Amino acid sequence: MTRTIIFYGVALAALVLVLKFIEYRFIVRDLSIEFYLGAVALFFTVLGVWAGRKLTRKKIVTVGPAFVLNEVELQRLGISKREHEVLGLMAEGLSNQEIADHLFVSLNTVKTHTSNLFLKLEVSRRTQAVQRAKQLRLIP
Amino acid sequence: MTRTIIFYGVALAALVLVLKFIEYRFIVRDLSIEFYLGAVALFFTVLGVWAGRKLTRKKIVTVGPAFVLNEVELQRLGISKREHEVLGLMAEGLSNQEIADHLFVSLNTVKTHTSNLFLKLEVSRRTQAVQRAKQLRLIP
DNA sequence: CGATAAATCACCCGTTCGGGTGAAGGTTTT
DNA sequence: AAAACCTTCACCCGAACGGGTGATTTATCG
Repeated sequence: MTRTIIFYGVALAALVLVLKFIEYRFIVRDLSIEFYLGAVALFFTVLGVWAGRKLTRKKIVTVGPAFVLNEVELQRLGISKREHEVLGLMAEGLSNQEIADHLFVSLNTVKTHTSNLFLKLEVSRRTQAVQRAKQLRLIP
Repeated sequence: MTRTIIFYGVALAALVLVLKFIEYRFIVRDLSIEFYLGAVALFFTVLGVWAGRKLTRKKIVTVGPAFVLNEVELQRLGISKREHEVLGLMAEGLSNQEIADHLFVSLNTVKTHTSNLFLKLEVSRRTQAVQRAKQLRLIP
């Protein structure tokens, strides 16, 4: 962004120089003021479009992939820390057994957590749970 | 977009009119050509930024959340049309039985499709398949 | 300190999933 | 026409999943 601004400034300065240059030489007398203005208008329109795109693109990019956990929703649904952890691993495509190994707990424990999650998320399948969790921004 | 262009044209015409108006009146003689050009440059820069944003926002919006199917990858993995369809429904969190009902085929058929999908996507669970498909932009 | 919530584990039961094989009918390509 | 591919369906079996109940041990909060 800084570079864009700098470039824009340089372009402006260059234009002023060019104008000054041609103004005190030969061309200026032969051309009408309208032509002059038209050229400047066109140039700055293009420059404006370009600058505008440069300046707004990055905003959009960072707004896109950024993930902020929706703790409000998390609390509203009464999802505990551990359950949220299980939810995350579930979203990675891990099986209950794999989640159990990951968390150093038994398969039954994971099953309990998943069951509770399904209740709280009001779904009946893990794929739906993942889908819903993403939609509620409980997971990236 | 069309409206933007029209508005832009109108703005241009209006500016020309204003210029013409002030040119043949009182102000023009008192102001330097540089001031004139500066004002025009500023105006058209702003106009350019605005127009650029208007014209590109839709593109960006559609480029961001909009989904373009990665047909190259789809073909590379040899995923058929029907399989891709099943993949989509799978990503919605539907069970095999539900997919079968959706497509008016038997559960076994769906199972065959999912099995082939798992082979082609090199995964072993449907959650992983969905994850991978999203990452490869085979589904939204 | 007692109540409450969280985390842990277990068992049962029925359903769903995944993996493998086979096969029939249709379309496309060669 | 033959080969290749897609789609469809079937059956089997073991693993994973979902649903329910019950119990113990830690926090944590009032």
